[in-house]
Amino acid sequence: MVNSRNSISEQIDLIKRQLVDKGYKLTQQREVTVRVLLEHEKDHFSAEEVFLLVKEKFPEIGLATVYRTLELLSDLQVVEKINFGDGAARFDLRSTDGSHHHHHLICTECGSVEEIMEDGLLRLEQQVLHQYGFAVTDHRLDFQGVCRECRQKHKLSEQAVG
Amino acid sequence: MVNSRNSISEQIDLIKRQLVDKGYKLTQQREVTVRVLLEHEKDHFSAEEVFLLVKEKFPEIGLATVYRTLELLSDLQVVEKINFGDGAARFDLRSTDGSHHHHHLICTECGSVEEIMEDGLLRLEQQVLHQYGFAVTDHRLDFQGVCRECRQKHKLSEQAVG
DNA sequence: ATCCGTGCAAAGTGTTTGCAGCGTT
DNA sequence: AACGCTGCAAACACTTTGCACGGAT
Repeated sequence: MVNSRNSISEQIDLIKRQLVDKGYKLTQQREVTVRVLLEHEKDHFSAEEVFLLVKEKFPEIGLATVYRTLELLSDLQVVEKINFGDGAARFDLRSTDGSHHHHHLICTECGSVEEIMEDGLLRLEQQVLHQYGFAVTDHRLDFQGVCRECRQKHKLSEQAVG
Repeated sequence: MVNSRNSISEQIDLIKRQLVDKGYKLTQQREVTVRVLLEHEKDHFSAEEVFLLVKEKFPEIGLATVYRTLELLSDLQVVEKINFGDGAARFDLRSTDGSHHHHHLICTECGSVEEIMEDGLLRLEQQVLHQYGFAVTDHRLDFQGVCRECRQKHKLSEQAVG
C-alpha cells in the first residue's frame, strides 16, 4: 500500500533510492518486478504469479531472479511477505512511511482477499505492553468470514427456496 | 487451548467422540498424536516436531500418518493449522467450545511465540460488517515485537554501557 | 578487472499421494 | 469380505543455491 499521491515512476524512484542507498542496483529485472507490484497494489500475488506478469514485459527473466528480488525487497521492508497457508508466500507492497496497518478479509467461500485500512489496535497493543511486557512493533490481523458477494448469493438462494 | 479443567484422558475422550461421530476411528497412532498435542498445549509444533515426539511413544509410526492425522484434526476443527511464514505449518489445539480467541506475541529477536487470551476485537469485527459487508467468523492476530526477556537484556546492556 | 546480478538447472524442504498390507468389524 | 487406516516410497510444489556468464562501474 504505497502512498497513492505519487505516480508509479515517482514511486519507482523512491524505491530505487532505497536500493542504491544500501548498495544495490535497480536493474531492468528489478524495476520490472517492482512495476508489476505497483500496478497490482490491491492483489496479493505469489512469486509465481509475479513471475508470469514480469515475464510478459521481460521474457528473458528467470524465476529465481524474481524470488531473489522479492526477498531483497522484503529485507528492505519495501514489500511484506505474507503466508496465508495455501502453500505459497504472497507479496504486498508496504506503505512508504513504513507503517503497516492494513488487515485482511479472507472469504472462506470464494477465497477472495480484501485489504482494509482500519487499525484500532492501539489500545490492545498498549494492553499487551502493560500486561505481558511485550513491545509491539508490527502486527498482522486476518479475518476469516464471508464476504459481501457470497452473503448476497446466500440471500438470493434463500429467497429462491422460500 | 483446551479447557484445562479436564484431564488429558477426559479430553481424549472428547476428541474421540468428535471423531467417531463423523465416522472416524481413534487409532493408536491418532491417540498418541493427540496426546502429544495435549501435553504441549503451549507450543506451536510443526508436523515434523510432532512426529518426533510421537515416534518416542510409538516408534513404528510414519511421518505421513502424522500429516494425515493433523490434517484430519484440522478439518474437524480440533486443531488449528497456522503458518508463521518460517516454511512449516504449525499446529495448535483449539478451545473445546470452538471459539478461538488467542493471539500470538512473536518476538523478532529470540523467535519465541507466546499465546495470549485477550480478545477485544468485537468492536472492530462489527465495524468490518457495517463498513465492508464482511461477516467475520474467525480471526487471527499476530503481534511482532520484542518480548519481556529480550527487552530486559537490552536494558541490562544499556546499563553496562552507560 | 572487478563485482554484482542473472539465467539455468540442480538440490532442498515441507507436504501429499499411490499402493500394498494390516486390523477391525 | 469389506473397508478404513497405515507405512513406505515416490511424487509434488515451492523455494533456495551453485555456477558460469554478462554487464556496469
